[in-house]
Amino acid sequence: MIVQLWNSLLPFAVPDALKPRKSPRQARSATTMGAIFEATIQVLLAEGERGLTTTRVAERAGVSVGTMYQYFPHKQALLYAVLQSHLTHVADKVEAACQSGRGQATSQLADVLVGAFLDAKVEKLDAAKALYLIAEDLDTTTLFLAAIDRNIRSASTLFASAADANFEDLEAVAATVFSSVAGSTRIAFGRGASASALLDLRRELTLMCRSYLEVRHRPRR
Amino acid sequence: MIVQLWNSLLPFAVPDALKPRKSPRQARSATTMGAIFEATIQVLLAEGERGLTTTRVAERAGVSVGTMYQYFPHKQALLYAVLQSHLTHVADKVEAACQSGRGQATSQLADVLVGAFLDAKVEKLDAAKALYLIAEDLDTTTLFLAAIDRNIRSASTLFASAADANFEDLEAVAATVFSSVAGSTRIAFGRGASASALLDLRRELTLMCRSYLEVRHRPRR
DNA sequence: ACCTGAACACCGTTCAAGT
DNA sequence: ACCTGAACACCGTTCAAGT
Repeated sequence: MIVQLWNSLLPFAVPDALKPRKSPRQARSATTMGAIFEATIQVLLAEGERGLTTTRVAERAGVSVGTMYQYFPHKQALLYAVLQSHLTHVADKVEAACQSGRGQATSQLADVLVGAFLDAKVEKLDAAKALYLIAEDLDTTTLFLAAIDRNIRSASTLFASAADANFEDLEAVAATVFSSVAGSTRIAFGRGASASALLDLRRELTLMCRSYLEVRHRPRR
Repeated sequence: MIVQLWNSLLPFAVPDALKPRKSPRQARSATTMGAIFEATIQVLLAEGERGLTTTRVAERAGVSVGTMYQYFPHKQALLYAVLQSHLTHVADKVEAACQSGRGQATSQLADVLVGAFLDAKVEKLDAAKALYLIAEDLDTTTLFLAAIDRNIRSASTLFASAADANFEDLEAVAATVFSSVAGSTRIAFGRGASASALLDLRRELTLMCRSYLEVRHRPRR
């Protein structure tokens, strides 16, 4: 049944190389694993990704490095498991919300979806913040954000110049549009960014941004 | 004037620790730096982030490790500079498009913006693909994508059940919505994800998704 | 049977020696 | 003046020895 508990963290296909070395068979093992998970999050928040060494995690969890390597074949597998646990939590909440929201009017669908996703993130905010450090190097993130900010400023100027409308909260509108564009592009690159995928992306993003801008603008008198 | 060339890659504020150690003063230096940039991209594409070692980049660029360290104080600064060069290229194109698109009708704004951004990415596709490897670990990305796919499936089911409409291309609509939601959330976490920022995000994302769903659906007869 | 931690391989970074 | 690459520190990972 503790094996059960572990398996509930594994709803996605896990590459063999990243599988945990053994499932916990004794209650003590499960406790140890919990301690390792918690230690990983705490070390990440305190020291950043670069300070996340196997020795430090083991020390904070109160076990030896060797013991950690009995559960996880390498550091990557540990990070993978911790990240997976969080993503699964969020996906569970989204799934549940989508099920209980069935049959609602189209105008309500966005609320159901966006709400469930963000609620789940906020509910485990510590984990969410720590885990984003796994994927995003801090220096690199700074650079990305600076680039996005610059793009948002470009977009603001463009929106301010619209022939037929003005926007109430220009910065916010530009930020929303550009975050979506840049964010989903990044995901598309995660998928390999084939030429046709990029074309699809462009068509749908354009539609989405256009409809949003039309809702958000005030026609000029 | 070659200093000029280098500075054109630096439109963002660069943390001191990440500054290149010296600007190239001789033509040969600029060539060497170009070779290092190109070598970095090629090694990244061929070996992945984990295979990107200073020795390998130096070897491929035809210089010694020591020489590389004359230009960049550490590996991170090299990655930073290469990434910056690409992001600057994209932001330049977006800025130009936003300027030349001034005064157009609101319905055209999304095309200008999305088009310029994606065109710039495609124009330097090799660099774009290589550089996303800097920020995104491949194993981790797989996990994120699996989670997003699961969320997209949840959303598809929800959308299919809408009381008042049906959707032509359910999967694509769900994918667009969820990529935007997950992508811009990730960016928000990059900014620190304060409580109020998350509230703003939710409000605007909801609006954006709702307007998109309304454009994309066919009312039931 | 399970845990420990010194030992090993490898990578980022330096700096004495070479030209 | 500038380049080289052996040498050093440190981290991930292993495995002989201990309980």
